[in-house]
Amino acid sequence: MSIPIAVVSKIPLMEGLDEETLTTVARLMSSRSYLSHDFVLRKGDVAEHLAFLLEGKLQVVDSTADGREIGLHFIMPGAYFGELSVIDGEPRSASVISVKTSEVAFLPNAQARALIYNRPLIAQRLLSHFSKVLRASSHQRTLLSIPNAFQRVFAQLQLFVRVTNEGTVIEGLPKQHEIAIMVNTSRETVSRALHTLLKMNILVKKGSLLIVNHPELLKNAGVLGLEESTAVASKTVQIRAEFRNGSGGAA
Amino acid sequence: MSIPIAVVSKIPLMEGLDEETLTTVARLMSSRSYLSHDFVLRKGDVAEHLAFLLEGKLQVVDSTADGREIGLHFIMPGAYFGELSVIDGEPRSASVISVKTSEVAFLPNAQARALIYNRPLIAQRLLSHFSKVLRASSHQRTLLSIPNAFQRVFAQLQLFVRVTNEGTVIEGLPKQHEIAIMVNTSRETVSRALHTLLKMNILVKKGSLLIVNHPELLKNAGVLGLEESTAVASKTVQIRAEFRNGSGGAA
DNA sequence: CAGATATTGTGATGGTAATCACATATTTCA
DNA sequence: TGAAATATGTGATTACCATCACAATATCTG
Repeated sequence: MSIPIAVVSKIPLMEGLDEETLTTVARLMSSRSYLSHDFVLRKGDVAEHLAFLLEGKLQVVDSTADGREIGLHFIMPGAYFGELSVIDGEPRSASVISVKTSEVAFLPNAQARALIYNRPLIAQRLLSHFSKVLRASSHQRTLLSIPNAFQRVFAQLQLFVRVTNEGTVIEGLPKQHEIAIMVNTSRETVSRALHTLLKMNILVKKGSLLIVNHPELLKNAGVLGLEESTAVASKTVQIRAEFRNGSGGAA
Repeated sequence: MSIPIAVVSKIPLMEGLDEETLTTVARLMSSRSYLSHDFVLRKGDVAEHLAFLLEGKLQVVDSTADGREIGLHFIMPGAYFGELSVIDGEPRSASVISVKTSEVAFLPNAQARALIYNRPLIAQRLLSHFSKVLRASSHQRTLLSIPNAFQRVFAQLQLFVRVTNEGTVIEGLPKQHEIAIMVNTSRETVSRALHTLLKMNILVKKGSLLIVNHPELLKNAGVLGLEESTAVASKTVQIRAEFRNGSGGAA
């Protein structure tokens, strides 16, 4: 039991709570660390806690009767999860797996409910949270309707893209298997799709970082496929070639 | 503007509100009717209202860049929708289409927000609502991961089953196209899948009603496919035959 | 009730991607 | 560091089902 107040006060959901409440909450929370592949929550279990990811990365997964895995979404540090059961008292709706070494904090149900129902601020944050999750979920559903498997992979990659001072990049790209189960395809297909992008120079590896050379091409590839966007691609590749040569290239 | 108080007071979300509030709300609401295929909301529009389905049936849909339709879920009378935009102020995340003649009531954003943020009861109901929606959404995601198209149709049909005094039935079965876009398949495949069930006597038509003769078989068909469940099927069909003959049938 | 419109039924065919079966990297950790 | 365990790359084969193209019913509407 009990985790440092400093840690609790850095959890976004708790932001702005008074010292006293933070102290109480910190005292009631416990934390645990998980290795890659460990289960953090199991679908069907009766819920006892609201959970917070302090460090690492998790994937919410479900699995079919025949043992196939399904990826629902990723959980990044600072986020909370397991809130459905806290609200409706039903068993966990999905499992949560650690995909890298992670640290997770737990707040007992009763205390979590007290926070939600007695603090309008927290309730409001939860409502906003649900709105975001539902929008994301509906976007993901749309993504899954793309009939072409490569395009689904491209569209999913799109969601990992961040614009940093290093440029447009993907950092911490999930494992191929983790991507595969998000977009209803096989690990092999993810492999082949990534290679297509690398061969076309739309993506370039730089250590563990993926540089997105052509953000628009990646975006279009997800929506239009490469057949159509290849026309644009070859044009852009040509432009890049010209750029490399100084300007107003040959031909 | 203005709809009857009697109507407002029958909306589940409003249940238990005091007369005065109900009167105010009723005065501020307006209603409209829609024919089959009409758009009730359009994805991307800026939201002005929270909406309530008074009568009829709606389908929440999205559409891909290439114009393909995607079915997200159905809305039945008494339910509300368009709540995401009310909460986060973002444009509508999906479109809503009327799939039969429907009557929809609208409450302006400001008033809807007031209800949500000033009445803990309403906020709480919204949280429960979101929990349900998210569980359903995750279930639907799992359904979509079934590789076999027939099985996806079976699993979707499962969701339409209701146990009434007429027995286990499906009433108001959606159009094949509406089912198809829910489960990422073609209308033709839905047609063929339904016929398989009819030919196997798992489903039987009775006017506009579908009688589910073998609820377990339907359930298993969604999860296991028919290859596996056929064994069970033939056994059960035999049992039924015996039953018809009185008992302890021939052979 | 007739004509129009919407919905459903059904065969044929071709492309896509799952699956299998390994080879090759890459990472982990003893 | 070196062996074991994970992760990724890649060809070949095959089944599934989207698509096309109509036919046949239902359902609406004047």
